[in-house]
Parts: sequence; C-alpha cells; structure tokens
Amino acid sequence: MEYRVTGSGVAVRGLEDFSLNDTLTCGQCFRWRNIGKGTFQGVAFGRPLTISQDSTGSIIFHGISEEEFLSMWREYFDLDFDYGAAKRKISEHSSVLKDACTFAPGIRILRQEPFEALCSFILSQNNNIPRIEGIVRRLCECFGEEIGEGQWSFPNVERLSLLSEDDLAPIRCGFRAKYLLDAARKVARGEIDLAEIDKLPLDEARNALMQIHGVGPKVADCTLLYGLHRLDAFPQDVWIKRAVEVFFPEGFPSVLEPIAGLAQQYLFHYCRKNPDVLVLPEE
DNA sequence: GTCCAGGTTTTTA
DNA sequence: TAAAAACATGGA
Repeated sequence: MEYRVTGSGVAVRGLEDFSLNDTLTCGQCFRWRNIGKGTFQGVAFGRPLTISQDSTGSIIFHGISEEEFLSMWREYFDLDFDYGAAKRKISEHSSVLKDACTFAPGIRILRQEPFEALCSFILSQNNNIPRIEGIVRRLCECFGEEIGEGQWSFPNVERLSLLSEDDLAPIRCGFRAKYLLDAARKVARGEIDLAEIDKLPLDEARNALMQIHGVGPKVADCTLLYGLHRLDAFPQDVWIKRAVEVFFPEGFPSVLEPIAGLAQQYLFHYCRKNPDVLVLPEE
C-alpha cells in the first residue's frame, strides 16, 4: 500500500480490490453520506472525514494529516489485508461465490467502532437500510457531539446509558429503544466488555453478546464481524438464509469458515442487488 | 389499506 | 419444543 501526502490530504494510488462506493454502500455501515462525484462524508472514532475515489481508482483522504491517516484511517478501511488472496479462496469453492466476488470485487470489511456496530445492528432488526440510516443519524444528532459542520460523533456509552425510553423518542426507533438502552447500560457497567469478548472463541463471544436483551444470533454476529473484525462470524439475515437454502443445501463450505463473514458480505451484496438469483427456476 | 424491512421476544398450541 | 404473533415506524 503506497500513499503520498499532498496539499489537500493523503492520496493512495494503485490499491487493488478497493471500491469506496461498494465498501460504504454494501450494508455494513450506516453513517457515510454520498455527496456526489465519488465522494463520501462520514465519521468514525469521533473523527470526521471526506473521502473520494476517482475513475482511476485513486483514493483521496481529504484534509487529514499523515499521522491521522496512518494511525486510524488506514486501519479503519483495512488497507493492509490481502483481499485478492481471500477472494481467490472464496471463489474456488462455489460458482455463486465466484460471481459474488466478481460482482463487487472492491468490498472491504471496515473496522468500525465496536459499540457503534453493536448499537447500529440492534437498530437494524426488522428494519430497512434507509430507515436504519435515519435512526442512527438522529441518534448521533441528538446525543453525540458536533465535531464538524453537520457532522456528529456517535454518542458515548455513558451518555446513552443514562437515557430513558422517552429520551429516545425523537430518534423514532420504535420497540428497539429498550434494546439499545439495555446494551448501553450493560456496556457502561462493564457487564459487557467488548474488548474482553474479542478474546473469546466465536461461540462464547456470541453467547456473551446475546446476554443483551434484543441481541440474537444475527446481531451478535454483525457486532463481531463489523465491530471486532471477526471474519469468521457469519451473520445470517433473511437474504443469506435464502441464499444458503438455494446454493448450499448441504451447508456453507466448511473450508471457508475462517473467512465466512467476508464471503457472506460479497454474497449479501450480490443477492440484494440481483434478487433474481434467489428465485428457483420454474418447473 | 396492506405489506415489508440485514430479527428478537413473547405468546400460543 | 415449535410455530405464530407482536413489536414501532414509515415508505412502497
């Protein structure tokens, strides 16, 4: 990964397997806004960023220092992982997974803030993506801090843990409010320690997260995959369940277990954008 | 008006 | 134990 510091920020050229648009719109995060011309604005770990990718694939991290790029954004966008090798492995074992990798070869798994990922996917249940984005945005605007023009940090755990369901009414998340509060309170108390959970084997980590009221297997796996970068976590939403039924009646290939979550992301995006592939041919 | 949305909990048989 | 129903909200 090569980069250079320019007058306007940090530029990364020649990076293989990275599509900014596909990475930010494939359903793994809810905080990035497309402001046109391949440019997105968002916030992570309390830092605002404007980032763009041009037609040659070059990425510009606007207005940040080399130090900030190296100490956080490089990791956030997972720039040092060999996605080419991972995709070759994923593609080897199934034609639909090969198609999925080819369809959006530039998807990367972001390393999001663990508590933000937990909250975001609690709010995602039985909900659609545009509405999830709206709820998360209102959550940040109501209870985060304004750190730039129109940009808000994700609320900290302590603040959220002190709120009531009534306080959350303005974000209009419905029945999920009590789930969000239970998560915030358990994390604030240390009853749920996301850093400690990250040290556990996958099953134990899932079970620990599921002690939160409103966290089932799917939300637990999303938290592990997107918040703790556990690439072996395999979130099964309605799309993936259907895809497994149709393409893997014998079960998902076990050789892919260590990177099943990554495979899941290519497959999820592919199915969502091409729903016809999940329709069985008529007799 | 009905249906559905990156599920989970609660109720019912 | 397993299958329904309920859960808030808002766009299609």
